[in-house]
Amino acid sequence: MQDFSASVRGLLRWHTRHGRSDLPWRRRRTAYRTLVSEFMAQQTQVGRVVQKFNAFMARYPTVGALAAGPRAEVLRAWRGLGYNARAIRLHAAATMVMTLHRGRIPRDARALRALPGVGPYTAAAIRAFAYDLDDLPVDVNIGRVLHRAFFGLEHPPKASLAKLAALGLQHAGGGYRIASALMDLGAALCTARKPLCGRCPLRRGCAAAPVDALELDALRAARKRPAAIPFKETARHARGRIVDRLRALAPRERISLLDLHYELRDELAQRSLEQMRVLVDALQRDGLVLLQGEDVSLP
DNA sequence: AAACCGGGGAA
DNA sequence: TTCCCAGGTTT
Repeated sequence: MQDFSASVRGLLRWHTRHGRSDLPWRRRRTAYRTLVSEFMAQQTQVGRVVQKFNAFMARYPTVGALAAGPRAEVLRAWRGLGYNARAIRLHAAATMVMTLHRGRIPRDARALRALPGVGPYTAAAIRAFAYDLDDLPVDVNIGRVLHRAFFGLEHPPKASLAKLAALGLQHAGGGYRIASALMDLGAALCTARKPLCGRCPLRRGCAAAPVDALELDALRAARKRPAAIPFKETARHARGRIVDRLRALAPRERISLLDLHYELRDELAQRSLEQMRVLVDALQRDGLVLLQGEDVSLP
């Protein structure tokens, strides 16, 4: 794409009509709300985050309230979102904001990156969305849009995320609006499977348009994929089931490893008690469970 | 660079 | 069933 800046005008026009302006963290935009929404949305589809977000904000309205909340309760509030380590990191980040930054979520990229769970994407997202700085958070959507526009179909990728961010920013200017617009475009039109190039404001000059869905499928199928073992048999699934059982405990209540193993026998795919203990040990190292003697609880 | 970290919804 | 998703951390 040679003339991205000319297309940006059309992109913004499209965004005014079709953007997701109803998202709760866009309706009322604060740094804290941005922080929480970004943690929740890491590898999780936005539509499923919305309800969880509202409940979470009602319970933890400020970064101070979140920092003050017991970790086990934050883990409970995280139920249904998956990637439980994110809840631990969010809580730790809130604590760090209170102790190191007087309760103010930093604008500085380095300070943001120093928070647990904040990488290049989330730091840029907070800077762009919360502070309207000229930074581009390249998520899977924006990465796909820019890659297609400048390089063509994304399989195999021809540019790094950092390079795509630089290309997008070179012509963009204005953090919040351009990032939201590119993101929404990736979610609504420039989708992974069936792009709707006919409606796309960037189609003129796009290196990929019009995308042939069959060609896209063929390219994806050509990718090597790891051997498919049933998800129910993965350690990931078992870990999730263990943490979820512990969520059902009352505060400070514990359950013995023996009872836990018995109750979860159908969810653990024939794992022995000793194999389950290995999983619990790993969960403890990750800060997701607390093992005291033979009794387990949330940390 | 590759592996690991969950779960739900859509195709 | 498989694919996909507002990524980050560890090895």
